[in-house]
Amino acid sequence: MEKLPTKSTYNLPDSDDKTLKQMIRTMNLRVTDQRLLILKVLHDGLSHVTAQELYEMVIEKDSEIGFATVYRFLRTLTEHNFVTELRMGGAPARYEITPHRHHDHLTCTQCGKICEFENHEIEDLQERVALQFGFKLTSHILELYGLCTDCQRMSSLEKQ
Amino acid sequence: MEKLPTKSTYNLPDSDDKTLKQMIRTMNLRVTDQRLLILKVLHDGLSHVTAQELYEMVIEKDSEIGFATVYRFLRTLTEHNFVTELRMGGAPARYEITPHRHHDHLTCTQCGKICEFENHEIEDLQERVALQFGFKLTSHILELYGLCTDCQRMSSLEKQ
DNA sequence: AGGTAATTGAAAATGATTATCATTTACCTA
DNA sequence: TAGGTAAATGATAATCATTTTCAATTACCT
Repeated sequence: MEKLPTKSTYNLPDSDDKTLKQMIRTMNLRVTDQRLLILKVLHDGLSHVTAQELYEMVIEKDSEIGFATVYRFLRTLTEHNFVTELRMGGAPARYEITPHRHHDHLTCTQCGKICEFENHEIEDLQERVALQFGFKLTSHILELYGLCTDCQRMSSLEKQ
Repeated sequence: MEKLPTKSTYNLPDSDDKTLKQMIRTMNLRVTDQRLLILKVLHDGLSHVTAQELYEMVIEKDSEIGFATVYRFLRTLTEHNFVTELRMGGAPARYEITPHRHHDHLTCTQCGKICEFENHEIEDLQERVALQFGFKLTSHILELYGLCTDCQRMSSLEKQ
């Protein structure tokens, strides 16, 4: 299954230089060309990229940047919750700018298409389950897997 | 955070030799001492083990078994759904014998304690979400993270 | 402008998992 | 029930994502 970065349908924070610099400063980090570029590419390019893919996108704009810098910064961004890390099975992590509204993912196991959704009822039920065990919920992972419309059609054709 | 294997509260399939041999045959595999031992340890030992931990448990009974065999067999078991693989972040995969009843996990991010739960309302809502996107749901990952009662108490003490 | 601690990039290290391959073994058949 | 054969094993090497190291460079505070 080939997984591809997809476009996020959720609103993202602004990506003008001033905002990006602010983001970096908020994390108590120095503003560097590398960090600005990585953020810019993350914002303007497709979402759900792997560190490798992001590195390759960045390289096209400035071939001097090392991948250690990309990995390092992605980790820092994730720790500060500016970026959210998606993990599916043993595959390399995928990243998206943390959108203003929380959402989860529905992935096609055949073609890798990723749909985003939000469902408050599910969120509420999760809180309730945690409470039953005396837990204070801090985060969750909800990933749905299935076959998208197209791939269902294709797999039913194959069988004929 | 130190994650430890925990005891499963859900009913498992029987672990007598005849049943285990049957499981192996069902997968079109040959019955070997190694496979029987791995299954036995998986059944009778603690659940939610990593491949490494399982390997170490197996080694104690038969120091001849190589870890490639353990990894390989775990993968096959997972593919045939006799075993379920849990992934939390980038940590090594953890495995449990697939219990008769489906359940999800609630993990304490401080001490690593794992609680199991099942919630049909959440499952139903997941189906509905998938349907909205035209997907046919095949599986899902739902992992809740938070602080357990004890760790909440501890972290509130620390602050004083 | 200069000092200093943070940042960078190249390369090596790590850690989990998978592949390779020669040797051994399960199990079908005569 | 022995013997042939494909499957399984285990030691080792390979892979792949990610992290660390460290010397050289740079941001930013005086």
